[in-house]
Amino acid sequence: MKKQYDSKESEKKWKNYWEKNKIYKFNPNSKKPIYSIDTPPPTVSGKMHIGHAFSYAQQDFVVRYRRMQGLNIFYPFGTDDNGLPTERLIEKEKNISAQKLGRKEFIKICLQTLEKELRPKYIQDWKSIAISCDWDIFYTTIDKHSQRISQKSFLDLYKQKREYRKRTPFMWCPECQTAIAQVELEDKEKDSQFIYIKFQTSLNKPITIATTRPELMPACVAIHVHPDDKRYKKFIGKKAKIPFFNREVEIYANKDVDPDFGSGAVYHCTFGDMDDAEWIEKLKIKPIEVMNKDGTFNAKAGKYENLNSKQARKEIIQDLQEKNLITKIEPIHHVVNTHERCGTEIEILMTDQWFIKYLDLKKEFLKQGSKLNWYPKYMKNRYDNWVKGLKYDWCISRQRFFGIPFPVWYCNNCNEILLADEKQLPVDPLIDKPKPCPKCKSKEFTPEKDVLDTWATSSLTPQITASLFPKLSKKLYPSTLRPQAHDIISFWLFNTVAKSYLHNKKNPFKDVVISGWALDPKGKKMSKSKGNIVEPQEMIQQYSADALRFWAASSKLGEDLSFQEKELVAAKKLVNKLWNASNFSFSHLEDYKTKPKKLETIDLWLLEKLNELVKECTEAFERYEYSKTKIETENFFWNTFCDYYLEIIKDRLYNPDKRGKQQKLSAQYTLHISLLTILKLLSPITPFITEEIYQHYYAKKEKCKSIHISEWPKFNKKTTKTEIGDKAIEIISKVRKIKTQNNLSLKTPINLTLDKKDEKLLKPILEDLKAVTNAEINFGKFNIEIV
RNA sequence: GGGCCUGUGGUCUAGUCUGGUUAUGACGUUGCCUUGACAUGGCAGAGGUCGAGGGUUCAAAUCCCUCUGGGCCCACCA
Repeated sequence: MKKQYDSKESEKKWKNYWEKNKIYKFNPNSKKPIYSIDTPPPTVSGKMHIGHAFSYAQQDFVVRYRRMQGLNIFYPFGTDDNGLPTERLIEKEKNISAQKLGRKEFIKICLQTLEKELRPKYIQDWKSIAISCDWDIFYTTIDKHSQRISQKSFLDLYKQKREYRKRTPFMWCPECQTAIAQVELEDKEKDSQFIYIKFQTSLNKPITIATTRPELMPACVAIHVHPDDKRYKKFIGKKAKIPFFNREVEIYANKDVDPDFGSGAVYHCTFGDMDDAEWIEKLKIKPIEVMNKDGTFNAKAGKYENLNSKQARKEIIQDLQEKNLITKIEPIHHVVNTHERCGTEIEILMTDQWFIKYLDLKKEFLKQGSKLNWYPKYMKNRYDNWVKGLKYDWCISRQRFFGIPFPVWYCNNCNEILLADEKQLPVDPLIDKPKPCPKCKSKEFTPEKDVLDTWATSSLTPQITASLFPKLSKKLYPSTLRPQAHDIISFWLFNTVAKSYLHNKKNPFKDVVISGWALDPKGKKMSKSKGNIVEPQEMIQQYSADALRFWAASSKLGEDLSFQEKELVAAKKLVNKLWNASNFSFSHLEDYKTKPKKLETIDLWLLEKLNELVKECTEAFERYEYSKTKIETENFFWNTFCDYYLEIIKDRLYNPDKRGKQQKLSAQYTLHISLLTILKLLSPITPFITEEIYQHYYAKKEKCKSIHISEWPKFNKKTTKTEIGDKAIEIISKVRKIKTQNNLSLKTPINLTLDKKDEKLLKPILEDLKAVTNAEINFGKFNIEIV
């Protein structure tokens, strides 16, 4: 072994070795029980960020443990690279506009850029932190296979009458120019103005409304007041005149109105929010649609045509002020709904969209959620919370280019919805053709241009991966494990459970392991704008991938972890310590062959401690609590093993003539076993250094190609308490203290008097004690005398 | 407004579910030790009202209640 461990060289070497020797290969023919992982497909975004490194490392810990338990691991890898996020990334990277380029050309560029530039580079980052996927089982959410599964899902749900297309007011992002779903909303606090506006009425008395969106005046269709509001009772049923627009609207009684908010009178526009849409439907009012898809106003807005909301608001306030129609302007701090991808305030537009009907299934979804094994348990609350708060059916159509197309055409003659044949999939309705209309036999049709919401596909990952092995699909689906971070419980987890229920009436996975977030050193969220981003690639350069993983292992399951560079420093030191301790051990194990007839007392004690450690680590891993394994093993290795045990056995190892050959053999045996065990316990967390050391010595002995497919240490369920080692440590510690207090080297010889009452207990380890403390030992009253 | 998590020496943290001798470890800090794996080391020291208050108990960091700081998710009045 080299004197120094070179992590860069070593990590590269073993990464290649694992790939070449297919260490992580899934074996479809094996009879071993399968452990399958529904790996999160990361959204292709240029570079892996520290949050990825954090959560993928954590799932890899538990997978590596299961692999060593002898399970047949099905650990695929996918990338999520269709839909809005990818479009936005490629528009930015290539400095192009999807709208300007047109669909065909844009899709071509997306596919090419993904294939040749983004994806291959991106995946390397995951390989560099030793994610032990079977990289041969690879999918992307835009590939033909995923398209087929996703379109098949659409057809199935349509046939179940779970999908419908409807022209309806729905949430719309004017920046991305597409409809979005409830889950894509993000709250943003904003300072704005609350404008009080006077409306003339048929009562010849004015009524004052309050609004944050005066620019929607041209779309005002009604005014609402509470039926019991004394101020306004008289107005009910009367008409109000809209300033600038020669129109009158009715004043309605509406129990939804809060008399204490604003002026107590609401002006009702098309559409300020989703409630406006509800009122319109309820009262059968004719909407006035004033907004274009890009968020600007159309001709119905009169002089405000072509302006966007912000510009129109400024102008209309000015105009109203000139006419003296504004009675008050209040500053207001309120919450607006924005699109989580771009931060743009959403609008409500009347458009044709596809929906999955599922609000009627809330109860069933809650039941499905409670059937999952949640780690940690409390994360289920977030799921329940989300399901209970669902208000709208799932809008799955997006008015974008790069995504999975709907397998749908519309008959030009009779408007019938024409579905693709399942055998035809995947189809692109813009290129492929349907069979003649079954109703009217027409061959004229219009293709659906919209694409599916990216979550409509990524919610099928268990089915996508399981169907790659058709013969095994029943064993692979449901998956054993769904690992993911808590921020996408409402997105990915819920959608997957929902789809799996809709299709198969069962859960898509059994265990759910939720990881937290990587935060900056102060515990704040990392973001580019704050400039507190930590680049995992740089940390790997500086400290090694093992060190980065070691840091990731310090988080308790489900909890956020602030990034601490000192953890990486500590990890690097641990790696170094492992190297040196192994170096020392192997130099004394060259002539080691078999177990001795009898083990020394202190060796028995260490092995018992080791047994306890294995028990604890195994039980912790069974509960997915990798951090406990990390802490316990690190402490045992550094403290018990290195600081005490190695010092105790040195004399036996170096001086067999004096101490006896059997005594040396006992130490060798214990050393052999305990180091191997430590390496194995740590191997899921730091796979590179443990492999490097294993290959130096143990691989041949165990006739195993890699520590990562070697057997996880077994333990005796019965642990027997032996106090002898703890007593030894106590004595050694006292001796060291005296020597240190006297500024002496620990080698300094002493006369040690031990308590008479301990004589019987300590007799078996007397020689070891003598050697490690460099003492002459007597019994009497405890005393340390420097010679 | 609803739900959930969280507050331990200067910093990060174990322990909390299953209450029990001087509260774990790391970083930092102080002093010493160049000892035959390792100075990226070893040994020892200083440093803690376990967020605050109340309760249960022989006994509380741990269980219960109230308050308070931090965080996350959800809802929201135009």
